[in-house]
Amino acid sequence: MPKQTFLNLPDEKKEKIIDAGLREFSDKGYREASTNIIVENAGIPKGSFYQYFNDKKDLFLYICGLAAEKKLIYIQDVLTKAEQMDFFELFKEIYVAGIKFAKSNTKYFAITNELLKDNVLRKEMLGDQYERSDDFFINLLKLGMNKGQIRKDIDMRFVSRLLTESGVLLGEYFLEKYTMDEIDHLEEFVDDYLSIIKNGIGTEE
Amino acid sequence: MPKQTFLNLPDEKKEKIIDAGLREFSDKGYREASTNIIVENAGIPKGSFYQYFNDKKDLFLYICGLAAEKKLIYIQDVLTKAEQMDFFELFKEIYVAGIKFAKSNTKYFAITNELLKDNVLRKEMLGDQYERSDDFFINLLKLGMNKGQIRKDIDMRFVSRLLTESGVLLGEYFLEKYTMDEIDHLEEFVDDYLSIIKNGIGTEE
DNA sequence: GTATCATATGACCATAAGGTCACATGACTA
DNA sequence: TAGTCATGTGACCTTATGGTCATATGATAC
Repeated sequence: MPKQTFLNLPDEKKEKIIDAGLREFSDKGYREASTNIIVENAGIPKGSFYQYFNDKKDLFLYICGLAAEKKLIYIQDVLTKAEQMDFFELFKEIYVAGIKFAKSNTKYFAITNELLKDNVLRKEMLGDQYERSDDFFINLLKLGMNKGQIRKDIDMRFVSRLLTESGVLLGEYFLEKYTMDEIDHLEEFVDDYLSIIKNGIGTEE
Repeated sequence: MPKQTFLNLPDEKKEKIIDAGLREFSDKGYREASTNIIVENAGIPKGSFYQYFNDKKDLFLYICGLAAEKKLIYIQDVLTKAEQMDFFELFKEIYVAGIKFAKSNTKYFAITNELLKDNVLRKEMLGDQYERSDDFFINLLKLGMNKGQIRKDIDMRFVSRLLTESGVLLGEYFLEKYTMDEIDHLEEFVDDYLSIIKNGIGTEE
């Protein structure tokens, strides 16, 4: 948690610091990121940084929190419809929202990805909350099972991780492939992906 | 490439150095790994290290090469049967072999995983060969399509990455779940996974 | 015996890291 | 005006990094 000193700062200054951190962390990853460079880009003295945050990790987690907040905005109204929606429709909207988030917030996306991929880092950062991110998909899967749209013989924990990681992959792949274009292809892109998740890559026999 | 000086070393000394590198790299990852600790654990002077290798990266890539060699041993005779085998049987054997490799060579597994997951590191290490790892699954997929076992409307590049990453996930998950047990559950574990890949998680409608 | 050679060695280098701390500043109180 | 107190500040700290280099060693050749 940032110290009160930071929270009292004028918004503009706060933002400069957040931006500097965001840039450095998304560029180099947490470990390689340099607090010296962050304070330089933020235009504040080193001492001030430690008036605002306990340490490097403190800033990183704060920014991760902002990322989560931002992402939530994209998917929250999808989630409110979760109960009554067709399961794969729901999935689709979540992924679409996720990719839109990634496209509009590439730096936040990069940071959350690092946290998602690096098990050691995640353990260091989140401690006991380590596994929590699984819950999201597990709950969705249960919902889908109740609706009879999801096979009941799957290992939910495993599938949940698979969906998480493949979602990240989907985001990366879309960003690579459609850098220039608009989001015209997004829907069909996600449809293709979901067809694989839903039906597999095998032919009907 | 290690220098000739290294290759001339007695096997025992070579192995001490490799082991020390393996331990450090798998423990902390490439960036956090310390050459000082490596030379200490290897029991050689710092200067000697640089008689043997150009730099830290040189040793890392050398060890990655060893990992590839070791893994190849596990899957090579599966591959020779690739042409005539049922596609999903082939897949199964590859994953089984991969997990056996992971279980018997956890440190090598950790190192190759880092390389697989960290896009920035991979680019730094492999340069132009960057994308090459995709080829493996793409070729398999083509084979499967020719046999009529794989849908022809999938994005092969994407599915190839999905298979790569989910394979890693599979390895990690198995290592976590069945630490104590023997490999009794391995076959059914892989079967469950393949059933998802083949048929998806959706119910038949 | 001496010249040549690859190899061995560890003190040493520049650089940078994350973090601290004594002091400066400036707004508010009395 | 003097005192108080949160905040600002940058020189400085320790520790570690990856990497170098002058010198030592010891085997071989003449």
